[in-house]
Amino acid sequence: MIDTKQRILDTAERLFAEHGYDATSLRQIIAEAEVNLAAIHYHFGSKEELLDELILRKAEPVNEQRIALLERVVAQAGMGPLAVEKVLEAFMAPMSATADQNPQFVRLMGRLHAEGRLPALIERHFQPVIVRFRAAMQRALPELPEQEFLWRLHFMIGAMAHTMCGAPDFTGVSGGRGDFQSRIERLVAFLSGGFRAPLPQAVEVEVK
Amino acid sequence: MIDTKQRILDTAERLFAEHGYDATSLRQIIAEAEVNLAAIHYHFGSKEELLDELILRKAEPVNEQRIALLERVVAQAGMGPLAVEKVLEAFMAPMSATADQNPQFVRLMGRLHAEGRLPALIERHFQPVIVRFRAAMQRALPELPEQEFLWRLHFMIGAMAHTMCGAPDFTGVSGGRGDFQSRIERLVAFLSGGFRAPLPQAVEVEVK
DNA sequence: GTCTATACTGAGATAGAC
DNA sequence: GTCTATCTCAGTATAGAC
Repeated sequence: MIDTKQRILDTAERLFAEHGYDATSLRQIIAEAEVNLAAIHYHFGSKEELLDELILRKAEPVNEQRIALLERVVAQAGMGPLAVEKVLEAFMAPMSATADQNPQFVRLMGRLHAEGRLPALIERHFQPVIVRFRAAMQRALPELPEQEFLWRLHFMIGAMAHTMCGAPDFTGVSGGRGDFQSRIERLVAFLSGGFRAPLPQAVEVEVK
Repeated sequence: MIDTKQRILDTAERLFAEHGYDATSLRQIIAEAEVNLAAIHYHFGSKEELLDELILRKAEPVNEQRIALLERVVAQAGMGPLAVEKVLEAFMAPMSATADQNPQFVRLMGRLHAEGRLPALIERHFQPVIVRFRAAMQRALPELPEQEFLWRLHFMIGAMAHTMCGAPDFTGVSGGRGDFQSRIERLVAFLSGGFRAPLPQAVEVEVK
C-alpha cells in the first residue's frame, strides 16, 4: 500500500478517540487499517510513539494560534497592564476552535486525560507555549508572590485539564457548536477570580 | 498463612504507591507478599477489586471526619450565611490530616489520579459525602445560577484532584509535616475567589 | 473454606525471510 | 518496506489438594 503510515495514523486516531488508548489494541488498529502488525513498529517504533505522532500533527496548529493570539493581546496592552482574562482567553480559544471543527480531537484529549496520559504529552508538545503564557500571566499579576503564583498556576492546570476533556453530568452528550466557547468563558471567569483572590490566611481547622 | 488477605492488601498498597497500579503486576505482589497468585482472585476476585478494598479501608475514616467537620461548620453558622471557605476547609482538612500521618496514601492517590483511576474510585467511595458538600456549597452561594454553580463545582474538582496528588515542580520532594496544610489553605483561597467571581461576559476572541 | 499448581487468552514487541 | 512466526508477560480461570 502506498500510504500505510497515514492509514495507521487515521485509524488509530479514530479508535483511540472512540475506545481509549489502553482499550485499543494494536491488533484492532491493524485489522481496520488493513495493514500488518509489524508495520506499526516499523513506522513508529511502539504504540506510545504512534500516539505521540498522532498528537503532534494536531497540536501544532493549536500552538501556532495560541502564540499568535497571545502576541496580539500583548501588543494591544502595550506598556499598560495586561488583563488575566485576555491571556487566559488567548490560551484557550484555539482549543475551542479546534473543538468546533473537529469534535473527535476533543474526545481523544478527554480519553487521554482520563487515562492519565495528558501530562507526558503536554510536556512533550505544549511546553514552549506554556512557558510564554506563564510569563504573560506573571506580568498580568505583578503583585502576586512567586510561590503563590506558581501554586495558582498549578490549580489552573488541574481545572483546565479537567474541563477541556469533560463536562458535568447535567450537560449531557450534546456538545453542539458553540458549547465549547461558553464553557471556556465560564472557566476564564472562574480562574480570573481565583488568581485575583486575596492571599490565604492560616486558618486553623483542627481535626480531632 | 493466617493473614494472607492482610499481607496482600499491605503489599499491594505499598507497591501501587511506589510504582503505580498499572505498572504493578499481580505477580510482583504475590512474590513480595509470599502468597499464591490465585489467592488474590480467591480473596478479591480481580486486580481492580483488590484496589477497591484497599481504597475503602483508607477512605472510610476520611469520610467520617469530613461529615463531622461539615456538621460543625453548619451548626456554627446556624440560620446565618455559610462561608465557602469554611465548607471547603471541612472537606479538605481530613485529607491533610491523613497526608501528614500516612504520606504513602497521598502518593497512592497521586498515582491513581495520574493513571486516570480516581473518577471511578471517587464515584464508589466518596459519593455520599460529596452530595452533602454540594448542598452546603449551594447554600453558601445562594446567588449563583444553578448551571454556573455546577460548572464551578466541576472546575473545583479538577483543581482539587490535581492538587491533592501533585505539586508544582519547584516544591521538590519535601512533603514535610504541615506542607499539606498550607497547600490546602492556598487552594481554598483560590477556589473561594473562583466561586465568588462575577458571572462570565461573552467576550469575543475571534480565531482567524 | 483456603490455598496451590497449572493452563488459557490476549497484549506489545522482535528477528529474520522476502 | 513488509510480513510471518514467535517471544515474553500481563490478568484471569479452574481443578483439585489440604
